[in-house]
Amino acid sequence: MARPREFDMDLALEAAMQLFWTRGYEATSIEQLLAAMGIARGSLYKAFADKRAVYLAALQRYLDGEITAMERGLHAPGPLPARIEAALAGAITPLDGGERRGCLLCNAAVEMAPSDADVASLAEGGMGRIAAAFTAALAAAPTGAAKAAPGPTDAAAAGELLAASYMGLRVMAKAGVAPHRLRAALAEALARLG
Amino acid sequence: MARPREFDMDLALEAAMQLFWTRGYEATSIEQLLAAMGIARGSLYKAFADKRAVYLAALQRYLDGEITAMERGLHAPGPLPARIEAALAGAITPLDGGERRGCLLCNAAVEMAPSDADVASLAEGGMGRIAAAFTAALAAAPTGAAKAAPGPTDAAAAGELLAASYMGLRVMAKAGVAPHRLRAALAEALARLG
DNA sequence: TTGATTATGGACCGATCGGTTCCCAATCCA
DNA sequence: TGGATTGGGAACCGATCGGTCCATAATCAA
Repeated sequence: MARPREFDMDLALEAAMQLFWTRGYEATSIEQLLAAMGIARGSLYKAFADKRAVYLAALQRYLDGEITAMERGLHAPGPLPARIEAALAGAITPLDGGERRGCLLCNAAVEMAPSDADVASLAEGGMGRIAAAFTAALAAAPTGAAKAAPGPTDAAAAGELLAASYMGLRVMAKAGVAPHRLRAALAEALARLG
Repeated sequence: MARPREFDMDLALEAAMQLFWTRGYEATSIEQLLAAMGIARGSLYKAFADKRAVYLAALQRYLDGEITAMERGLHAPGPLPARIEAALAGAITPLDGGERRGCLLCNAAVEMAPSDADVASLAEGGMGRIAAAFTAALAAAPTGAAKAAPGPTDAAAAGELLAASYMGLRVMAKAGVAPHRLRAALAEALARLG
């Protein structure tokens, strides 16, 4: 270790993540990446092998941040329906701010997963974490209404379905589906819980 | 009209659609497009304004084909649960063939909608059609179990939720989520219908 | 203070990008 | 048959792509 890095890697990676999040992988150029990260070409290629490596690191950061936060919300104390509602609402409330970049995890799955095994692995893992978080919340619920239901409803399957609903809401939101329709779908998902 | 077009526009557009479907917009080059469509540069730019116009036409073709087929399946005679199951299964059975290109509508929503108003408009319309098809099928069901349900479950909201589940399944499938988990989510969605 | 090591920033690279131009071939109408 | 019109194909365009190189600056250990 001789000369220390001048820029804040954490800040730079955060900026890169935000940019990939809004613009996607292919549509983001190195030039834009450098401007957003506030560093020069040489520095970037000293720190990362290539553009793809920056993307991978950004995606990992997303999982560490956003997904972890979602897990925490789902595992927090309080009534189960409220926690599930809050988690699903996370898919559509960003719209209130006018942003429409969706969810970096979904974006990565759609744009990159089929052609990049590493991205696919991260995406699959992220989706698994979301489903598992829903499942754990459902299974830990004291008043398990699902257990009293007629069908062979198990928490794992319900967790997967909630995860799918979450992803679907995010994609629909990105397509520009009217917020009141998204809210209706969210309410319906909650109504079908018990 | 002087010299007639030599290539079959329908066939060429089909090829373009398949290519955009598998590779996305940005990752598809004009060169690849020409090779797939079997035409030369000049011919393409005589028939379309630019790459984006080809994409728009391909997306429109997808809506005319795939979405229409889905609507037909949903409106066909037969027991309602079976029709819903078949529609949702359309999101995950393509995996059996090893393909992982997802759904062009979802892909367009994720990759293009935020930055292209025309794509957003088409995508929003396509999602609306899917939700409406689910809603219509539910509303037309003779034995409306939903009407007997305790909650304020209305067909429109249920249709939106099914549409979201469908999109979510497609995205999860593209991310590489294990088929048995997707099937569990599908079964759960059906179990929650009645 | 010196030498080894690493970060920085910009000049530079070939490749490829989407798109244009132009000439010739083919067809229609008169 | 001949002029007008359109499609076909390839050469060509500037711009931009992701990535490399290199001279310089900054820091470390000795």
